[in-house]
Amino acid sequence: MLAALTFHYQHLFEAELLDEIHAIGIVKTIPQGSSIMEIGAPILHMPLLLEGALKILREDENGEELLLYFLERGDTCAMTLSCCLGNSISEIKALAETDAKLILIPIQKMTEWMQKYSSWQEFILQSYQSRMKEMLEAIDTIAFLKMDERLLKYLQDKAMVNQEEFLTTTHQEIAYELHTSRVVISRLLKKLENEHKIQLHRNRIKVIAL
DNA sequence: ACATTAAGTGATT
DNA sequence: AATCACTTAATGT
Repeated sequence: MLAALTFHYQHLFEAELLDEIHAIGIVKTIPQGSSIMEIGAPILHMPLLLEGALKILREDENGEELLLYFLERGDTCAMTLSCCLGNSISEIKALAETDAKLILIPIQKMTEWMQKYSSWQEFILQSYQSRMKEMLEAIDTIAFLKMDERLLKYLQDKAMVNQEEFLTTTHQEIAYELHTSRVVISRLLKKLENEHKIQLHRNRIKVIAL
């Protein structure tokens, strides 16, 4: 595990900090599809993503989802960052998009390391900035893009984080994540297929327009 | 062969 | 873009 940690983070953190992370962090392997964080759950740890991808979702009172963005290797969660500045309850839901490997760091260490290591402070601030940017992008997508454009972007993002042109999913699942109905997704997918941007199969979509 | 689940489609709002 | 109602296709038992 130290190898993976060093490999992905050595250019960011000084050696002593890596040692501390190694000593304190808990490595966790998450199978695809399982939940990492639920809305309302207290945040006790800060995750550093070593391998795989997570998807971050918002949920309404009826349990209906809306995908915000994907996280990849080297990313951390903005929610955890903001929780240190006050409330410690999660406002979002995180699921493993692929099998993933995380290092969990107790949140007390976050503030401690902020003062101790400049590389940590830098990392936190930069993470915050890039999450904020991603959040704005998500808002733009939802507010300004039509459903067909949103769908294509979704397929491309999903293909990217999975590093796989074949997506194994159903129209119903996509509809759920984009917060629309299955019929709409089926129609738009059909349209994209006619435009030769994708190929449709049962439980499987090939993304051509990467 | 039958049941179940995924996907396609016309019509209506 | 959503919903209904229905059809067709694929897959599991």
